[in-house]
Amino acid sequence: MDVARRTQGTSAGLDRERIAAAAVVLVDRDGLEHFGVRRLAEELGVDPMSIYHHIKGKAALLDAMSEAVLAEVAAGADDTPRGWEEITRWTAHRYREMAYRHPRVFPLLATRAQTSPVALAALERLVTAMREADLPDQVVADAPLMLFGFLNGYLLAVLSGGPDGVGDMPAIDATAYPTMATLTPLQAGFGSVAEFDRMLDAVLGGIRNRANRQGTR
Amino acid sequence: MDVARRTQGTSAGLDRERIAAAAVVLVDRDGLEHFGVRRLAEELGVDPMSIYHHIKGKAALLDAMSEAVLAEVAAGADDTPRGWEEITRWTAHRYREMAYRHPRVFPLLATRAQTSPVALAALERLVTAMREADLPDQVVADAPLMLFGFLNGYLLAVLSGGPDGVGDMPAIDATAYPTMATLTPLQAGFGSVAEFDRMLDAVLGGIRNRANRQGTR
DNA sequence: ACGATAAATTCTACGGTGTAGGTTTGACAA
DNA sequence: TTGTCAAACCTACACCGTAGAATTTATCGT
Repeated sequence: MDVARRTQGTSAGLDRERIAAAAVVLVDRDGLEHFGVRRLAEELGVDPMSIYHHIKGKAALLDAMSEAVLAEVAAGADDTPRGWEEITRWTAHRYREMAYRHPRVFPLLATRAQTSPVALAALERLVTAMREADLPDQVVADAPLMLFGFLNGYLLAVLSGGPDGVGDMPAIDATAYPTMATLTPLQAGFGSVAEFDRMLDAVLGGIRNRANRQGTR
Repeated sequence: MDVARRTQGTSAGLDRERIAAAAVVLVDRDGLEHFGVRRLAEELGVDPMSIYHHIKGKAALLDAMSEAVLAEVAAGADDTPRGWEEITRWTAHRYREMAYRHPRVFPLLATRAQTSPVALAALERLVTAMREADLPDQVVADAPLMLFGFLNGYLLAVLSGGPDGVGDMPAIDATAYPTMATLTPLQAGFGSVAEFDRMLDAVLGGIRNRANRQGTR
């Protein structure tokens, strides 16, 4: 009758990192809506309340997960490029790949304000590169919100279909929306890298133009 | 002892619309995390399970709320402009105002795929206007995802601070992130219309440029 | 070697949730 | 009058987040 259970007092080797990592695995597998402290505790072979000694509550747990996946973006970054546009492209692509790796965790990133050191460090790298390229200050100041605004919204839309990875573009009624129906062939690569690059180019172009129009600083 | 309660069988005048509207009011007041079928039922003076006769489950309830607030965007649209850029600007601003009116409902819009007739009709208007202006098909096909990608991500970021309306930009550690600290004065109007217009201009500029570069159709 | 202290884990319990399944009521057509 | 049906209610269940206390072990000054 006695199920195998840990004795009190002994360490179970829990810490913020291990817990967050396990939570990410679990959400990747079962989805955010089935995620809960109890399920996570079972996965860790531990009592639910043990988690609360390392993380204050469910909200903090979600923050820890965000931080964990966000850390993947800059992990092992030895090939970081130099120019502001290259850095931005590189960051955007790494960010996208992370989102595709954790499509069910990603909504957390887009929904919750990111103020962790990992997030801020990435932004700092970005804006210093832009500043060194003598982009006007206002353009630089706007860039992070604009870039990650687009990235979050776009990736959210592209990933919010199937349970894993990209969902198909929802089929459209050709008689009710004729113009949109005409365009569907051109949206074939919904969620593809090509599509992503096209839109990223447009956003970067928008930034570049504003910079040129306003002169240098 | 007997609290005032409805007798079974009599109509309570419930329907999808009334329920959704009440739900929006309730979320606007108390926030998404305190929202629940029971609270909603109490607000409506009705048994929780009554709601399920009109709406299949909580997920469908959230969809109904999204639809309700989305409908506000095009409501009473007698001043809709003509050119594609004007239509796009107009739509973006109306969308923004809706988001500020319902900051706690808005995350639903950004998170859940929008396939309701209201959403599709708005997109149809947008793409037909672009097509009539002879923008290249690929550009037109990309525009909705790009525009609403940006709008959703940006508004999500700007609204995810305080419980109502715009939250302040989180303060930054000047010694750890010197460049970002330098720029904070320029981010004073965080969430302002001016800021929104700057970024919207950049996105539209990106689209316009792609169109010019690729010629007409 | 020993007792005090602190830390990590577990146990118990409470109020809340979404919703499946069954029951009651009234309206209306035949 | 009777039969049918939709709308609303009632009951019950499994699950959730977490407050608070109990329990065990490790650590450290003496």
